[in-house]
Amino acid sequence: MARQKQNDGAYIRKGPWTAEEDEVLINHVKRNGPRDWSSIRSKGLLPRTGKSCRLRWVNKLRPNLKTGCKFSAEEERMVIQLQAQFGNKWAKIAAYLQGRTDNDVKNFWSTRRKRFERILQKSTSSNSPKNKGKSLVHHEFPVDKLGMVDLPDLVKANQLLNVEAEQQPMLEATLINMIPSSDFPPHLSLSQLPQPQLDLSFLSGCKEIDQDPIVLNLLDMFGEEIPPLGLEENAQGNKLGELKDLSTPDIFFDEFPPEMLDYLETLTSSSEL
DNA sequence: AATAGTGGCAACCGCCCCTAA
DNA sequence: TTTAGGGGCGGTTGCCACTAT
Repeated sequence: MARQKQNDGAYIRKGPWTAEEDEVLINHVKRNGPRDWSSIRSKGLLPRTGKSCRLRWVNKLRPNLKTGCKFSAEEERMVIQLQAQFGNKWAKIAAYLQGRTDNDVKNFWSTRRKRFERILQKSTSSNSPKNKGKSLVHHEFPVDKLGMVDLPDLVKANQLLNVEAEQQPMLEATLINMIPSSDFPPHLSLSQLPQPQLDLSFLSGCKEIDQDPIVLNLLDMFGEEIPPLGLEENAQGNKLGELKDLSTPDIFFDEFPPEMLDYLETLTSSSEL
């Protein structure tokens, strides 16, 4: 167990919480409500910082938490939709999901993101040696004379990555949905950018996969535009039409349904054989 | 059976905002 | 008006368990 001496000479305890500590914390909340976190240490109840106490309460001890319960498909879909709407505002997203904390949502998203990046890495590095180590995520996207991103060229750019033919449609879909904001010219306003939407119509002409039950199911579920939640902010929390925050390229797989992720993984892993 | 890869999770860190003095 | 402290929040890290090779 890590202990750290503070300037005032008192020790701060870090690391996993014990049942005894939890009990002290619960008693504090019973008496005072979920506030005055820093007083827990100043009164000598626990050698923990106020922040640590608050975090423990919010993430583990608070009533009605769905601790140890995996995200349902419905919850996954909600997170994806809300993340597309709010960006990485985990606390805000968690407020829509009963029994889930911002940490839960953040961890779920982080796992999903890692998985997505691994799939993309596989899909690009499994082909020609010249593409080894190239990632779709960091690819340079074509921009026209006015500095606008050229979407048809964007899709064509995918071909430079020498992806297997049967993977092209899926990867084109991901490409359009994962354009890093840092690749856009700074003067570009949001209204000029392609809005992240899951358009699966291209699948209908693809003979390799248009009979696939998973794809048919996807078309059924996501063929129509996902209804807005009645909020007017975009993924970066800006009002529509305002300049986009270019510092956080986080929207590259917005609205990418879990089923699609599963399906992509099967494609990339089968291409490795 | 051993090892590497991955997912899931808990907890800390650092930044920012708010508020009271 | 300024400033310090508390709290909220997003990012990150590290650990453990499980699974595939």
